[in-house]
Amino acid sequence: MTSLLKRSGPQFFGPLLQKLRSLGVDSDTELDAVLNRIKVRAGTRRGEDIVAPGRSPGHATVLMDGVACLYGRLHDGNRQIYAFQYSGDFCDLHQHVLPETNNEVAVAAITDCSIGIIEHKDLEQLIAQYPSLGLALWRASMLEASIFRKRLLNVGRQPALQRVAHLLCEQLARREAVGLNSATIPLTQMDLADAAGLSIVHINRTFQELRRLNILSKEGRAIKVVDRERLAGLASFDGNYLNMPQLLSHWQVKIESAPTPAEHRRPCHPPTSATRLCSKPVLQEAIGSCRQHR
Amino acid sequence: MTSLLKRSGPQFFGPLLQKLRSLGVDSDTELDAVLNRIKVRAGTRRGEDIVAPGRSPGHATVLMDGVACLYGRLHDGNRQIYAFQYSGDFCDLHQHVLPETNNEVAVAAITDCSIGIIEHKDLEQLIAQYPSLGLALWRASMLEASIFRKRLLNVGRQPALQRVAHLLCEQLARREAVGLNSATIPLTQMDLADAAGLSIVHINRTFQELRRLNILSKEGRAIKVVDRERLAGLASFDGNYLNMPQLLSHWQVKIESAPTPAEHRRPCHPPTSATRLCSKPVLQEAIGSCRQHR
DNA sequence: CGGCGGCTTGATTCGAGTCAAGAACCGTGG
DNA sequence: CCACGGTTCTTGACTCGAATCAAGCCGCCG
Repeated sequence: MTSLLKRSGPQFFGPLLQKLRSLGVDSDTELDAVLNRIKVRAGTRRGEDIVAPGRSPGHATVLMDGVACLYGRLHDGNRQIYAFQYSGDFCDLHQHVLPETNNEVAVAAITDCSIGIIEHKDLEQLIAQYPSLGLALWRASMLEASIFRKRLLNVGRQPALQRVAHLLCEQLARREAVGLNSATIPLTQMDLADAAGLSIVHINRTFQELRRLNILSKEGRAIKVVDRERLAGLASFDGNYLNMPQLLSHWQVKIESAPTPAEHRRPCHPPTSATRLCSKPVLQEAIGSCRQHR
Repeated sequence: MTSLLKRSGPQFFGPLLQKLRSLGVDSDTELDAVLNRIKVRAGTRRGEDIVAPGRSPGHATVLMDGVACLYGRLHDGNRQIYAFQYSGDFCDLHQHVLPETNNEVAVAAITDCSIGIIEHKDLEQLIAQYPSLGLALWRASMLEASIFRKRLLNVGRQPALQRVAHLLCEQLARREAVGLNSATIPLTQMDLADAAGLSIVHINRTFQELRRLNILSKEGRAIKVVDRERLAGLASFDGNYLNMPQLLSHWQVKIESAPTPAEHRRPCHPPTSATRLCSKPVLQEAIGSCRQHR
């Protein structure tokens, strides 16, 4: 079997290669070994499930092209999108590591998708043979987890406008990382609603606001970002959590008005109004931890 | 070095051992090797940070006793708790796997805590030597991730009452899993608020409702669950995502009124009112995917 | 042309947040 | 043993963001 690496250019395997490399798999031997185990599966079209909820079918799934989303449902059918996935992403590592647990998760195609699969036993074998591959996949999982956390922070604590703005920023950044530089994001307002934990109607109104602010394009139904700067500013977007060493420079902290001089303030700042709200004013804790050291 | 496994009974290492075993580390050799690398660190008292936000200090942290929480902050200081942690849990695996990325995450002690640490290089060495340990830790991360997802689903899509109920159920189940069988949960209303993405005031009112329903104890400030059944019912709690094979039987799906006959309904159900809301009615997609297969 | 999916709008309701006090409780120290 | 000070919990009044309900519209695809 000749080197797939050399043979079939970036067309199909490109994104996966890039992803694996960015996760720390650098030897061509390993990359080639992985590619050799990947089988192409029939594509999935927009709207269909790539990974159905329920038991794992014995293989891991890789998104080779297109956009997908990882989602779960409430008992009433209500959907929550946990994260979007792009070319090169593994769709269902959870099922590989904890096969029993995550029956309540599924992956749906948001655009038509190309899918690759790799048998779980092949994967295990590969990991056994190349420990660094195991680490890379662990990293991939962690990266996804850090997306979950970020989303949780935003859904739990941000108003609609910044929540949506952040979501859009994240998508722009991640698309860029896989070479999609168009300012247009191929999501429907419903997708956004399900990801942001908002109703469609309210997403729509939020969009109107974003358009009014000249951040989103005013014409056409597509979601087209015309002012990334302001968008990132609005969302206080810091792409650091996405762990993309590459072309990330300009996605760094762009606070508009907010303070936050150093990263996260440390305890013992100049105490101010010490009212008891949630845990909002860090001051609280700051003061607290100063005093509590007894 | 004699076997710590044999020597220092369950007092200190017990929870960690139990955790590792539940993650699939079964050989005593491996367990012993791990324990031998763990150093005891000064405890942390209620309110202090166990893991400060920012760069990793070169070691991984294990919670040996007490309750902690993994949290992040918005720029305005607003806190979101991502997950609670119990004895035996690793606090900061993220920093081990993706050291650069997750500066925006920290761990705080919710009760006084006992802490163990293990140098990153020791950990790497151990993983290299015992691949199954690497897998176990990967599993641990995934488990945490599945907690994030569940929380995201609830925060994004559930009203306060069930959100809080679910949160409480999760804590009960997880405490049980580490041998804490008391019906009392040592959290403050503020902690709950930060975890549920609600304001303290509203948490308080939700509590009043839960008490009125005779689900929470009426007297005393502590959060004491007097009717787990109803609580779980209210929350439609299914502990499956926690991956606890043990005493989990009674935490299974306990739907009160809701339908959901089989797990997650499959496509092609009897179509009903096909209005376009979010993606609420699964019917939508059901119908969709039936039709879209062209 | 018809029909459906996705986008818009307006009216209305309601859950949850904010503000502002006050009460209960707990650990501490006299 | 009690008084003090600070968290934590409660309550009430009021506001506001977001959901819901209900149409209507637009553009695409068969």
